Amino acid sequence: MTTRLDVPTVSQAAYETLHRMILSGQFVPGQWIKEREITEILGISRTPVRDALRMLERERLLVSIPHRGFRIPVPTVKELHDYYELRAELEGMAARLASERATDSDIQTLNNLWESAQSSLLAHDVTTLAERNDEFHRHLAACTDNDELVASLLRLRAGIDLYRNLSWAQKPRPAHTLQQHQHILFCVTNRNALAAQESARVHIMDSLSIALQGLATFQSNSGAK
Amino acid sequence: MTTRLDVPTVSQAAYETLHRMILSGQFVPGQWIKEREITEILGISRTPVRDALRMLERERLLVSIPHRGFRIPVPTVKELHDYYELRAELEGMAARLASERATDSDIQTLNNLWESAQSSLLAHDVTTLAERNDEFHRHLAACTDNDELVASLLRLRAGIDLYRNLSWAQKPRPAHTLQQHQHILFCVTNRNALAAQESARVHIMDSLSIALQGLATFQSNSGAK
DNA sequence: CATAAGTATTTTGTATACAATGTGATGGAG
DNA sequence: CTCCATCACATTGTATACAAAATACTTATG
Repeated sequence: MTTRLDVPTVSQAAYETLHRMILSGQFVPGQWIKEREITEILGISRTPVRDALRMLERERLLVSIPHRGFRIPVPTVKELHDYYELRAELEGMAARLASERATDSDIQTLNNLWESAQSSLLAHDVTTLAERNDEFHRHLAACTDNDELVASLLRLRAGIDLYRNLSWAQKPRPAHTLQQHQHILFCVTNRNALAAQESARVHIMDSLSIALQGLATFQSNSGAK
Repeated sequence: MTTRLDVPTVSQAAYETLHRMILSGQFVPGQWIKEREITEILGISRTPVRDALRMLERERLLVSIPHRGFRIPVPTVKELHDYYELRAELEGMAARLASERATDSDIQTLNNLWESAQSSLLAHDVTTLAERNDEFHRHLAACTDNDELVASLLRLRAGIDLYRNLSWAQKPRPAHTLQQHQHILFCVTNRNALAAQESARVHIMDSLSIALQGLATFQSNSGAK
C-alpha cells in the first residue's frame, strides 16, 4: 500500500514530497525554506526545487518574498478570521447544493463515513477519525458537482490543515464535531437546503474559535524568543 | 500616467507583462505559450519566463501540462457554469457583508462609481464604462474587509475577464448591467443584506448566459478548422 | 494511396555557473 | 556603550548548456 507513484517530472515529485512535509507539520510557521537545503534533502538541483516552491505558493502553503525566498506563512488573527469566514460560506454553499443534488448513493456514502468516524471515536483512533471527517467534508463538496467549489474548498482546507497539525494547534472536540456532522447530514437527507447551509456555517465558525485559541498560545510562546 | 513601475525582479516584470497580454486578449484560447517565443519577445532568458508562467498558472490564466508546456485554457460549458455559480455565491456574500459593514464613505464611493459609469454610458465611452463597473465590484468586495474574499473574487474575475475580451465574447448589455448595479447599491444603502445578496447573485448569473452564448459561437467557429 | 516505423527537429526539463541582492559581523567614531 | 558605515558571507535571481521527452517529418511497406 506504500507504493511510490511515479511522477513524470522531478519538479512534480519534489512538489508532492514538500506538500506532504508541510502538511504533516515538519516546518514551523514563519520558517524560511532555503532552496539549498531542499536540494540537499531531495538530491536534485535548484531549478526543479524553485518550480515546486512556486507550485506550493499557488496553494498558499508558502509565501514568496522577492530576494528573500519562500517561507511558511504565519497567520494573523485577522487573516485566520477572514479565512474561516470565507470557508464557512463555501462549506455552507456546498451543504446547500448537496441537499439539492446528492443522489441516494451519495447520502449512503456520507452515512457510512459518519458511522466509520463514530466507530473510530469509540476506538480512540484519532488518526482514522480525522481522516473520516475530512472525507466527509470532501464528499459533501463532491455532491455539488461543482469542480470549482471542490477545488476552492480543497485549497482553503489545506491552508487550515497547515496549522492544524502544528505544535500550537488546539485539538478539536471530536464528539462535538461528530454531532455537527450528523446534523448536517440530517438536513441533507431531508433535502432541507437552507438548514444544511446554516449548520455547515455554524460548524466551521465553531472551529474558528479553536484555531484562534491555538494561535494565541503559539504567539505568546514564540513571542518569548 | 503611463509610468513604468519598477519591479524588483525580471520574473515579476515578465509576469506583469504577460498578465496584461493575456487579459487584453492577445492570445487565443487553447494557444500554446512557448517559452522560446516569450524569451525573444521580452529579451530575457528562460528561467524567469518559466517563473512567470508558474505565477500565471497560480491564477488559472494558464494551465500546464508536463512535457508539453503552458497553454491558454479553453473552458467547457460545464467549467464556465461552475465558475459562474461559485462567483455568484461569492459576489452575493460580498454584497451581504457590504450591507452590514460598509461605511457611509464607502457607500458614497459606490455612488460616485455608479454615476461615473452612467456618464460613460451616455458618452458611449465603453472603455471607461467597463473600468468603472469593475471598480464598482472591487470596491463592493473591499467593503467586506475580508481580504481572502477580495482575493478570491479577484481571481475569479480575472479568469472571466480572460474570455471577456476575446474574439468570441458577446458584449454585455451595459444599460442592464447599470440597472442591476443600481439595485445592489440600493439594497446596500438600505442595509438590506439578504436582498443585496440576492441581487448580486442574479446579476452574476445573468452574465453567465451571455458568456455561454459567446462560447457556443467560438466553438462552432473554431470547430470549422 | 494509406499507414506505420524510424529519424530529425522542436520544446520542455534539469543542472550548473555566475550575477545581484540581502544579511550579519566587524570595527571605528561619537 | 551605542550607533553607523563597511565589508564578508549567504541566499536568491538569471543565463546558459545539456538531457529527455514530444512532435513533425520522411521514408519504406502493405
